[in-house]
Amino acid sequence: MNASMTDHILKGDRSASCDELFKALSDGTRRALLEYLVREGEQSVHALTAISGVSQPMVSRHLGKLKRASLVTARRAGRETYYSARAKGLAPVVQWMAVYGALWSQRFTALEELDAY
Amino acid sequence: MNASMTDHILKGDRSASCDELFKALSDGTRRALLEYLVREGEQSVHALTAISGVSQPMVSRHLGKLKRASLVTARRAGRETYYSARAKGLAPVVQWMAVYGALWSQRFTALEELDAY
DNA sequence: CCCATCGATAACCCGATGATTATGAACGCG
DNA sequence: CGCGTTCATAATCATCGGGTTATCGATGGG
Repeated sequence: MNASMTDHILKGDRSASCDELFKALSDGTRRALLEYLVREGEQSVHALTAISGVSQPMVSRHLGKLKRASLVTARRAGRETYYSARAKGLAPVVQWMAVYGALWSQRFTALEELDAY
Repeated sequence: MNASMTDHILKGDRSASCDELFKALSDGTRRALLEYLVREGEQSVHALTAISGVSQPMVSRHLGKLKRASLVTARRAGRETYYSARAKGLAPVVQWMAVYGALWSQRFTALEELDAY
């Protein structure tokens, strides 16, 4: 695609991270995993596999994508890997929504405080 | 995927619309088109093709997906079709962010006012 | 030490999707 | 009417992405 189109507002790697984030969030299974991590806290791959309805390798791959999108972090403990949701991961998307949502309607102004990220 | 996993919080077609929305937003070209519509207002397919960097049929198809995701509306005027960004289209995604962002950190609480949608 | 468990990777299948070119349908204008 | 413009659709292709099974490395427990 034409880069000159987006360079006006979304500068540099901001759009890249948005791309990765939106892609990561665009899959239902991945969102479900993320939602579970948010609600229940740190979980092992094994536990996530048990509730995900897909195979363990698939869970690992989904977690890998979430991790590359900075939406989760991994902690190794023995032979288990514990994943947890990363709070600040959504920030670029929230900012994107703030920018375009704000131009759309004025109900997003509260989000602008997220500049600190 | 296993439906029982998401039924706790995201009920019914809410997750379906989130899926369509996130998928629609997960493509850079589509986001760029949407951003342009938000910034510049109603535009014809011709005008959007000129700035998109992809072929006209591709622009039509992207706009079709954005439309099915309720992110744009189309207005026919003679042989031209004018597309514009649809304000409330982002609402389900914003709500999703509000729910999980709220669980994540407390900085999102202001978003809960969006229940009106 | 052996074996079971856990998680990541590989090989593979197949449907979805982004992109193209070609075509067709509707409309405005001279 | 006839022609160019505008947009949507069809046919096609290549790639991406989600899913599986099989496998392998690492780790802990008996």
